[in-house]
Amino acid sequence: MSSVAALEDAAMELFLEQGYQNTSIDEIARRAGISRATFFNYCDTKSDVLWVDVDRALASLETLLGSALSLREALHSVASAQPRERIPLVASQSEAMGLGDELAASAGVRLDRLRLIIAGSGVEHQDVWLVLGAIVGALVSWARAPSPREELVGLLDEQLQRIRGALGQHSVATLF
Amino acid sequence: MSSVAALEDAAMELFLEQGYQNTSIDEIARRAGISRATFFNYCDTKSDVLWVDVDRALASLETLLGSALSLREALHSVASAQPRERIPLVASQSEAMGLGDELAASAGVRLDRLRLIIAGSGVEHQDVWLVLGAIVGALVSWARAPSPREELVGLLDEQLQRIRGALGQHSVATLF
DNA sequence: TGAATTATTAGACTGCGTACATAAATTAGG
DNA sequence: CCTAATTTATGTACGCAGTCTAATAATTCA
Repeated sequence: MSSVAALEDAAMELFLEQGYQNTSIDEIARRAGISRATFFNYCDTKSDVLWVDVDRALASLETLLGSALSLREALHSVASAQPRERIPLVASQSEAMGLGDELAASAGVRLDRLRLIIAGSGVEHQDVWLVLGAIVGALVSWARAPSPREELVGLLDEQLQRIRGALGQHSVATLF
Repeated sequence: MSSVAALEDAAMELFLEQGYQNTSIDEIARRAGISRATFFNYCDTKSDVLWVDVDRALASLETLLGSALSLREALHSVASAQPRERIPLVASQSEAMGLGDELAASAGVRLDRLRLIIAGSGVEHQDVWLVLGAIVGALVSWARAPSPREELVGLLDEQLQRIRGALGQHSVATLF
């Protein structure tokens, strides 16, 4: 098992047992069998351990868009790679971890990263926040849905179709 | 001058002079003529000092919605109260302060607060992120526009009109 | 004026995140 | 197989954010 996965498991266990605030990086590292210093070789901050999967997906998106794919194609590719049955625990167990404002704060970093991705993909300036809202809305409703979930790709398309009429032609060209 | 305004001024000066990361709460408090301990009587966190005006507006929104106004009325009221010529410095000077991820993180907290407001105002579940995107898009484009700005209310109405067709009837009822 | 309430302050403490130096482990080449 | 180079893991010290508690000043009010 890769060390970052071991960190995720150890952290999630502790967060669910004791809460996020009451769990120190020391404890996470100890349970994962590494030192505190090594923790920071895998995660820059304590909250990063919640978002490993999401950050990986965002990195994929950036890579795909860097190789001249359209936003639609890149989204489709990354969305298809997400398993329907196992979603990031931050999406399903966030209340149980007692995250408080750390959830919204660390989510904000990922939201901004996605915003930059959208803005750099050909979506028009005045459409970026709308597209962001549609995509995140789809992601959230997908993550919150009970298993068995439908395919994420379908939900994404559905949400984006709803705002198609509100978008400029360049935006439509990259998204449809 | 209220002490929180003095804190804002002192903090903004220092952030612009030295950057956000290189400015300690001690320095902010000292320049504002208070002690570090007192700083925390006015702001819970260092980044809160960036968002005093925004948090005040959000609190107004919550108050107005608590007194049975529709979301449209509450938004209109709060938006009309924002001066066109003076916007929160976090919106216009964020790059110069070297905020880094702290901007997205602290913005995420406010975004989530606004999301909760929208969700509690009668907007349908599946429309919340879309409405949030439209509203934030309007706010951002308003804040980024050069002076003299048009009225925020107009921009808000304009952005919301664009997604009207995508919303359910309950959402439309609270927003139009 | 004196009491009660509130605002301010000092100081100690936990823990995050950084910096830097050191040591172990892995890989590569001869 | 051994050594050198590189990567990965670790120890330690530090600055600073945010919390807590207790004590002091300032303000309000009877």
